[in-house]
Amino acid sequence: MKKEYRPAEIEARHYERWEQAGWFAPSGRGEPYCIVIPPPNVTGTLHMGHALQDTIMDALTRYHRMRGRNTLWQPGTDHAGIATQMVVERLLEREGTSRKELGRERFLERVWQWKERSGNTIVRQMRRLGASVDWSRERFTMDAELSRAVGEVFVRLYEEGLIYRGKRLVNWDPVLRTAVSDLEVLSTEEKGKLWHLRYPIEGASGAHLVVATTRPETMLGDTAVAVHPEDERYQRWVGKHVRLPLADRLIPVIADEYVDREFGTGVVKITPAHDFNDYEVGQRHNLPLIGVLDDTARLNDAAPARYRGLDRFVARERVLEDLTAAGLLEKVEDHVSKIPRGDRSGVVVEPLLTDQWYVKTKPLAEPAIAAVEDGRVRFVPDNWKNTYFEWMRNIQDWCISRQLWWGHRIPAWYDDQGNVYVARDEAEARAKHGLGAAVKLRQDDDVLDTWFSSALWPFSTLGWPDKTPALATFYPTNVLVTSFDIIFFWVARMIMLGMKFAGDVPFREVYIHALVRDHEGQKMSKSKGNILDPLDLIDGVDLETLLKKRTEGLMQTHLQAGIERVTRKEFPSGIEGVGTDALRLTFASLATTGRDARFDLARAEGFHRFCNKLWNASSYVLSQLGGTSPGAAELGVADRWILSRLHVVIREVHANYATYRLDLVAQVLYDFTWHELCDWYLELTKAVLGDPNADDARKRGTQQTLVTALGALLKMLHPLIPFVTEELWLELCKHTGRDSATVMLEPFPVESDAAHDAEAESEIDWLKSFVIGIRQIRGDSNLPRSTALNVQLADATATDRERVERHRAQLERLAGIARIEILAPGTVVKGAATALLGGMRILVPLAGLIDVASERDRLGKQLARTRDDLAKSRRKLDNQSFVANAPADVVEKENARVADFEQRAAQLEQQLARLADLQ
RNA sequence: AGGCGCGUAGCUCAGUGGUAGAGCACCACCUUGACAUGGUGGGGGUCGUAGGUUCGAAACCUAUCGCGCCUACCA
Repeated sequence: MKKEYRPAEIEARHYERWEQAGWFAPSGRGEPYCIVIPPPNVTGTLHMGHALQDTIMDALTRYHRMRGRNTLWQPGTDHAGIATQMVVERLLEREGTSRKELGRERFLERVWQWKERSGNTIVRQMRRLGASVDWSRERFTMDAELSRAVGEVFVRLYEEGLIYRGKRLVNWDPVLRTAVSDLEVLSTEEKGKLWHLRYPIEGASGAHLVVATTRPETMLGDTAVAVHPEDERYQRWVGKHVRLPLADRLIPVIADEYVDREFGTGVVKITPAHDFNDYEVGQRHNLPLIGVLDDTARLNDAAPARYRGLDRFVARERVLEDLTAAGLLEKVEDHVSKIPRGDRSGVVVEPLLTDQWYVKTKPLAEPAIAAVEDGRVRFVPDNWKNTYFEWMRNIQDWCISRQLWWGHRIPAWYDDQGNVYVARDEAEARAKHGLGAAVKLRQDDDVLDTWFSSALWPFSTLGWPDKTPALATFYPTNVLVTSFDIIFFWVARMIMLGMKFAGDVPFREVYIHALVRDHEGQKMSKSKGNILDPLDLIDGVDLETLLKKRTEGLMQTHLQAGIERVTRKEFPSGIEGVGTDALRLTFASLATTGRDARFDLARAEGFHRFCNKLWNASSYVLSQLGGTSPGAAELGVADRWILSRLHVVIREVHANYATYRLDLVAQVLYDFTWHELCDWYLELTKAVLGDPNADDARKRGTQQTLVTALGALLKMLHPLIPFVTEELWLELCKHTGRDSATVMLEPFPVESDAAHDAEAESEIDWLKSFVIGIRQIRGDSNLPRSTALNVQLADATATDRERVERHRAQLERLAGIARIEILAPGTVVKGAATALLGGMRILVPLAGLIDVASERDRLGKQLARTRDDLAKSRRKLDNQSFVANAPADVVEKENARVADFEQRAAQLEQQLARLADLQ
């Protein structure tokens, strides 16, 4: 194997082989395990959120696959109606043409073309991440089969009365010119004005009512003014009329509880056609609706001629000018209000009265709520179910029609009389309703909300409505891995429609992971200029390219300089690539229970070093496997120790997977690899394997253990860092003659693979303490490693002596000891640096090596600390209620600590005294 | 207006009733044959604050401050 760890070389090598071999497909054996991918937009490129999510799903998939389950990670992409249509429209704009110019059919051809050409970016990028999805089952929401499922669900819901068409106020995006659902409207607090307008009261010359409004232009559509029924200020006007300025219409003064007496003037203008609340009021009072805006939010013909054709904001200015001129603008106040904006276009959304299709959600929500209540679907972390309940228990009907071209066209046809026929296709519509060829039918122009098809994803991808083997095997799926921002958009709707149509919940668990933010906790966004591309973290990127990426195509060009400055400061020489494996390990360590995950490049660099460490450790193991002849093997204490530690690690890894704590999986394996295997075990093997006089059986025992431990470790690490582990595994197999084509199909270690061995653990703990004691003396006294020390042991027990004999070579090697001498009982050593190990004192005679003053200082600090601890423990034990109430084992432990501290303190005092003697 | 989350070392984060931890950064020493992408030792935290429960609280409860998010119709 290569001497240096080079992730780029390794990572290029394995993915294609895995995919070609068909190893990502379900094995067909074992208990099924299935994850469906949250389908990324075909328009998309991989961002940090995908990378985190894909890492989690891939780790789970690989883990369960290695545990022998029949594992499917179902991939695919989403047609993303609005997003995709916008991308292609922008493209056409650059070509000097437009959607309207091309016409529906040719436009759709262009979208498909674009999808075929550019829609593969994200799936290519997923391969770079190592995602072990079954590509042979890749689906797209607009595939014929999935579209069939969409039609089927629509028709069945319609036939049950759960889909209906109606004219109501909807959220209308005047730039995209489509209806959007409540969820697609984001309300943001924005500074604005509150205008106080005078409406003259009819028949009471000079008197007027003053209404307060944030949207003066809508006054042209007012059909009433309202006051609170118990508001004494205005009671006498109720039932009278005011003359609506500019429009010059008489409108009634009505009384309605909706009005808040405290706000503004306590008089509200009512515009039923342009406000959700006013619409309700209008319904209650039988008010007419006067819509004054068209679908681009320009004033229409219902408005006075002077305003027709004006954009709503231009009209606002003119209305205000005209009111001012007429002396009807009483005052203007600053006011902060919530402005609804479309999540795609960013423009202010208008309530507009239009015909739309709706799903009646209450009947679907009830069983979906029950499924989470009784645990058929479990949220992880559990508290997310509260968010889910909150929304589901107040759910509103879902507007599913969109005035777009890209998407699933609504399967409804109209005849010339405006009768509507819903069916799977036109032929069925004719057949069902006995419509002859003479009857002309026209299909509804609208398409469905993208989330409608996404809601079917867990069963449509598996073949529904057909009863396919895949559906029978993998539905319900095991876990949905997603982020909390789409619990309403997607998770809730999948549960509703999955239960309705596939006969069961779509997944047993919903694992909600955090949102990836930058290291300051800021959301990553283009305009903040803090975007990181996962592939740049893998491959590295120079500063110029990074700057270009962050500033190119920026909408707000004034931000450019700031973004450049910050980027230069944070990455003065670009980003050094860390490789896929290190990036994955970083994401795994971000899979905590929190909702924010701050991405810190320093952590990724740390994990890159970890991969390097693993590489070099493996290189050492491989280099040690020769030089013995076949024969029986005998395990030494160190061998038994590392196997015992391995046993604990295996148990913890499984436990942490069970609770989706991939951060802890990563941590446990990191610590074991670095701080047990590398820091101690590999070092301990050197004394055996490097000793020409060592017994061959012992050497074989150590070699065997090296292979066992490294093998198990590579398997356990594989779900997190698939590339480097595969590389190392194949090398290991080459050296050991093992016949294995890949680590990804090896059985995941189970607890019984390694044996717990308390005796070995205690003995190696002793050895470590011995070595660390000497190292501390060496470190605190600044003794170079080249100075070998003579060590004397006082008060050694029989066990201590036995252990010293057994590990003499190890101790000398690890602590840099020249000679170990065991002192006869009662021997007094005058000046020596001291370390304590149980009752034994490890003495390093000073003999000019060590400065007496600094040694006294060192021991003094230790003594002070020990006395502190001792005092604390004694106080505890002096407390009668502690002794009476604490569990026996805790009290017992405390007693042992006191004894230990007392002994230490006495030893330290004695040593200090002897140091004093020396001077 | 409700609901939720977070606050632990300089930074990024684990730790959920029993001796405060990791990575990175910092200081000192060390090129020892897996690894200087390394090794060894060290410094650094009254766990946001105040009460309470408990023999014992970073953890549980209450209040409070700070930051963030999500729902909701105040014109």
